Amino acid sequence: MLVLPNGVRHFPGFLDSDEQEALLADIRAVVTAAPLYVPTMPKTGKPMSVRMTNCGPLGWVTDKERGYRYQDTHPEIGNPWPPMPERLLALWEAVAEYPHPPEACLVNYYTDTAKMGLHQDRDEKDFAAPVVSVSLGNACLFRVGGTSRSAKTVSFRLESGDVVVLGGEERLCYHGVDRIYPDTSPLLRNSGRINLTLRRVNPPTAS
DNA sequence: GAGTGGCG
DNA sequence: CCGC
Repeated sequence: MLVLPNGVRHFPGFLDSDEQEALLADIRAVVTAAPLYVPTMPKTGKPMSVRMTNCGPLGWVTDKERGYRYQDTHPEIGNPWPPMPERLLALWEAVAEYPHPPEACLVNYYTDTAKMGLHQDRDEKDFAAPVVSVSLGNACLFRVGGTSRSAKTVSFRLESGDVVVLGGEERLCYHGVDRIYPDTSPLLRNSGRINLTLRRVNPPTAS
């Protein structure tokens, strides 16, 4: 495990190729049940370059009219999100250092030209839980800054099977994807990248 | 309550 | 690629 200058934890090669294939099979089943859709920006309706879906009890969605939010159904087909695959719950348990399961797994599909601007994950009510990110398929150039937009950023390459954890002081760090490196992983037949983002949305209820 | 885009 |  590597700790970057800004404190973000990076686990290179956390998943071996068999584990990546097994996880990809789980995600293919998720996408069959809950198709990828084109998210749009609040107010402007401008489409984002990534395609999205979710699994787990809650999913992160955005559209022109209602903006960024979590909801328990797919915005286009209206069905509940498919369940969180067991191996993602196990991955969370292995790296999150947090005693409650994630409620949402956002599936982002990047074509080789897709990007994600610098942003914070701040639509959750529980910032005590970390954000856990899993990379599959082509490599990307990932940028992480501090908790203000103007803080200096560091960039590094994420490969298929890598896991990144934003937790503790780094939970609200700005981050984004500047570039996909085409033809750098055979996992998706060299076509694009999948990022899985596991998040806790609500604080655990006392029980 | 806007915003994870876009440009030099 | 990174700062604005």
